[in-house]
Order: sequence, then C-alpha cells, then structure tokens
Amino acid sequence: MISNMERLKILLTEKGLKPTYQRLKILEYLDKHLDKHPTVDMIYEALANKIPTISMTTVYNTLNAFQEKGLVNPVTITGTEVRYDFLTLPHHHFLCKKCGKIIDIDIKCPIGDKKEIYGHRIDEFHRYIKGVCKYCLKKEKNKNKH
Amino acid sequence: MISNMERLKILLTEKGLKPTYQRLKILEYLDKHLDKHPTVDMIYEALANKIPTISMTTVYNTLNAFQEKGLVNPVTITGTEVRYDFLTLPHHHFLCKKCGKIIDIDIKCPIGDKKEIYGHRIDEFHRYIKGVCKYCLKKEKNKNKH
DNA sequence: TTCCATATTTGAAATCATTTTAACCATGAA
DNA sequence: TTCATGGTTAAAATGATTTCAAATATGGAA
Ligand SMILES: [Mn+2]
Ligand SMILES: [Mn+2]
Ligand SMILES: [Zn+2]
Ligand SMILES: [Zn+2]
Repeated sequence: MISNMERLKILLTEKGLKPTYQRLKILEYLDKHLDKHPTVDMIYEALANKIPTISMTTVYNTLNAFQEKGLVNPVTITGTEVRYDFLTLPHHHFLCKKCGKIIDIDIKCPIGDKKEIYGHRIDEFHRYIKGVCKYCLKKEKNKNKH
Repeated sequence: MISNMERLKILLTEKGLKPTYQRLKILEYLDKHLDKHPTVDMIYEALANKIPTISMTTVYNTLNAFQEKGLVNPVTITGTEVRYDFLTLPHHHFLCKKCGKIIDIDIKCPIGDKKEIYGHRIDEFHRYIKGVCKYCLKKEKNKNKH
C-alpha cells in the first residue's frame, strides 16, 4: 500500500525533479485542490503556515518547473493571473464573471486531441468560456422574484 | 459611394461612442491590420507619428470602450499582453511559439455559438491553440537537411 | 564521515502591462 | 458667455511575475 505522498514523490523523480520538501508540498496542494485551479498566491498563503520560510519565488520557480515537465497546465482564463491545473486530461474551463469560480467542463471537441491543424503543429489547446454560472443565475432569479 | 472612414464613423456613432479623431484612427488601424492582432503598444507606436500628442492612456481607454461596446475582441493568447481583434465572427487563434505570429483558424466547433452549457450562461468563448506554425516547421526541416 | 560541486531556496529589487488619478481641453446646449 | 459633460493627457500607482545575488541544502566522491 503506497501513500499518496509516496506517489507524488515518485512522480517528481520520474520527471527528473528532485523531490524537495517545498516541491512535494506544492504538488500535494495542487492535487488536493484540483477544483480551485489555484494561483501562486493561494498556494503561497496556504503553505506559509506549515513552511514559514517559503518564498513566493520558490512557488513561482516550482510551478514553472512543473509546467516545463508537463506536470501542470497553466490556465490564463482570468487575464490577471495564472491559475494552475494538475489535471492532465484535456478539458474546457468556464469562468463565472459574477463569482469568479472556475468550473471544469467536459465536452467532446472534434479538434480534440489533434496534433496538427492546417499544417501547424499543435502543442497546447486552451478552451476558455466566460459567462455566469448556474448558481449565480439562480441567485439572480430569486432576487428578481423577491 | 461611402468612404471607409465614413463607414467607421457611422459604426462608432451607432455604438454610442463619439467619433473623435483618436478613436477613428485607432479603429482604422485595427481595421487595416486585422491579421496582426495588434497590442496597445503597436497601435500607439503606429499612431504616434501622425498624432504626436496621443497618449498610451487614450489607447487603453479607447480599446476598453471598444471592448465594452463589442466592437473589438480581446485575445489573451500570449499571456503577457492583450491583443485586439476587430473581426467579430467567432474563430480560433493559433500562436506560434517560434515566431510569435497569431494566425486565425476557421473551423466549425459543435459548441460553436451555444448560449448555454450545463446551465451556465455563455457570454464569451476563447479558443487558443499554441504550437509551431507551418512556416517555422518548414524552416526547421530545411535547416536539418543542410 | 567529510568535502565539494551543484541545485534549490530565499528576499530584495527590477520589469512591465495596465489602471488610477487629477488636471486640462473640446463641444455643445442654455 | 457660461456651464456641464465627456475625452484626452502625463504622471504616479498597482500588481503579477522575473531577475539577481547571496545563503542553504543535497547527494555523490573520496
Ligand atoms: Mn481544470
Ligand atoms: Mn483573429
Ligand atoms: Zn458564479
Ligand atoms: Zn512561426
């Protein structure tokens, strides 16, 4: 029976990254908060309690390293800061402009996992939908009823 | 026979924006350089010759106004700055990570012009593909042949 | 174990796109 | 002419991210 921490340690090693304490903790945070699509700041704030010496720069360095090794996908849907996604399977992202939540959307797309388009080589595919989520829509409707 | 400048003037007025000299010139630039997907800086640099007093702030203000009125679409594919697209028809964007070019990609997408997904209201749909364009691929191939 | 080269972490400073602020200017109605 | 409104401008502020240089940790060779 292998622990989750062990699994993450192996994952880092496989990707050629030394499994330092900071890297492990950052990866653990990403793994535990998939739905949050956390920012550098969220990660830093969450870890600063446990690791008082950790620096912003380390979080930036680590996430850049993770990204280069394909461990993590950047999600730039808000336009103001990068959010990080540990989930590797391709999926769409929905940003609610009311509450700011980022929601994973799983829909099949014909361009899906193509590696080429009109002769251009495809390395990344970002799909960002913006609008108002169903929870905020419901709130709005209830308010209007009043 | 209506001039292009007249057409743009009417367009601004229809959208409830006073057709000032600066706004007209910025819109004209966007119209003439659709393929460039210009940045604020590109627009500023190009116009600074003709309008020596123009300021960056005006270009920012104007593009924000255009965006609010739906005259222009922001393209945030590079992650470092906003590019602007005067073309209104929905289409995908391809960023070449070798040469930096942004290429319009016209492909049908089933989610295409839906107004709703899983109960969430859709206002915007951005589709960003990153990789290496066919021209850069060709160059690379020729180099390897040598 | 001890020593050493190398990789990683750290905090401070720099960068750079964008926004904010406050003054100035143009337009048009009263 | 006076006034209100909206647009333009330059300078300053903001904020996410990167750069830099010093300090520290790590793992392998001796
Ligand atoms: Mn996701
Ligand atoms: Mn385009
Ligand atoms: Zn919402
Ligand atoms: Zn290219």
